[in-house]
Amino acid sequence: MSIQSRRERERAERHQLIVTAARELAEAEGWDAVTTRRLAARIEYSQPVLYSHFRGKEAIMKAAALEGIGELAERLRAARQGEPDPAAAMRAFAAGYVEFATRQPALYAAMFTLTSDLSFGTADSPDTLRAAFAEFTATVRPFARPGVDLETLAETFWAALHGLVALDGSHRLRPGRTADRLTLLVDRFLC
Amino acid sequence: MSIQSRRERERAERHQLIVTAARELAEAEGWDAVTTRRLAARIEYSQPVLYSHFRGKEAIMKAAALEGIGELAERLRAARQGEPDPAAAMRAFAAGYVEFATRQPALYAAMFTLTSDLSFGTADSPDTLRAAFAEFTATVRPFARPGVDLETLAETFWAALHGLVALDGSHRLRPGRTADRLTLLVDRFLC
DNA sequence: ATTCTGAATCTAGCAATGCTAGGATCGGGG
DNA sequence: CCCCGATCCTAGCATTGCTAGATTCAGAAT
Repeated sequence: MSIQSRRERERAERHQLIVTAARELAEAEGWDAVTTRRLAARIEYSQPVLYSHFRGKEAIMKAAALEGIGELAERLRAARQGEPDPAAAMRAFAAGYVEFATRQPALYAAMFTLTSDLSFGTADSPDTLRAAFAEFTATVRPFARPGVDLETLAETFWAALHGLVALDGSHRLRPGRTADRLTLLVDRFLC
Repeated sequence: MSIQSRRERERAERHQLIVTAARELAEAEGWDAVTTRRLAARIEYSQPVLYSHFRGKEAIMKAAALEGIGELAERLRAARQGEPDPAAAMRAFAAGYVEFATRQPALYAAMFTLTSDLSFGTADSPDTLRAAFAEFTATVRPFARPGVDLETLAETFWAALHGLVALDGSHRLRPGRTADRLTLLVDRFLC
């Protein structure tokens, strides 16, 4: 009992160690630099150990992405609940989203541009993803109009934010105007 | 003279052949399937020939992306000019954008999610990119309000469209509601 | 205390990738 | 008819993700 539980605990710790190391390495040098060899060296184990925890590199990225979505949801909830006024809440919400993505671009990429499955608002999603999407619907609800589906509005708002983050992060928009674009976008969803 | 020009012509044809083959292969099986070996086999040349035309695989993708941006610009211009009313033009424009991305997802990915450089509205862009971005500013101009920068508005509109396309294309939004989201988004930029 | 057992871990290797060096080949010019 | 230079291919490199087999080591049983 005791010995087996210790092993399970060590295993869980190493699982987390892998994900954390992958995130750090990706944030420092990009996901291309996260090779299984470098990752194994970083956690001071041999390569095959990774495969006793994850099916492969993609699974590691997916685990990191899921972790990131959980953290994003918490961040968004704090931003939303920090402002009593719905409009102010939405502004804080959007700013929080952009800041999260800007501060951890590699993690954000794993969450929404590199990983292919890992949905968000679909029905068969894990709880973490559902909860994250719920932050969007909650933020957007005060501005829903009759005849418009609430989830459709939330999806659209999310997509618009994601577009800003994605294009800005790949330097496709003029630098230094991120805030302008964000306020412009949010205003469009407020009116 | 004649002989050299023939060689240059053949070279240009092969250049185009490579890009076309890459696009076809990518559209059929994704960019991961576009290996230099398969691509070389497809154009019935050996691998190193690719490197006498392009610096590497990334350069080939970039060439395909640039070609795609040119085609997108033409598509957008047609959609925009096909409708005299500014609002209708914007709707057609947005629908054209989404349709282009949906019909050629791999090409779109090369244009705006995989390739990292290749900007669009920045000052030092090639003419093709500038022209494409100009389609956005032209479409959005009738709805610009005093105090809002026109290019900022265009960038934001583009980003929002891109977000819809990107998330929808990776199955992160509920299927079958693409049109709803699009009209909702465009309405926000019309009012 | 010693041997057995099974899990945990590593070494070594595979096929596939992007890319390159070197030689072969082939056509045009002398 | 021969040479020369551009063109093209064969062969190979290092690196990638991933896996099979051997090895080691901790705990159990005698």
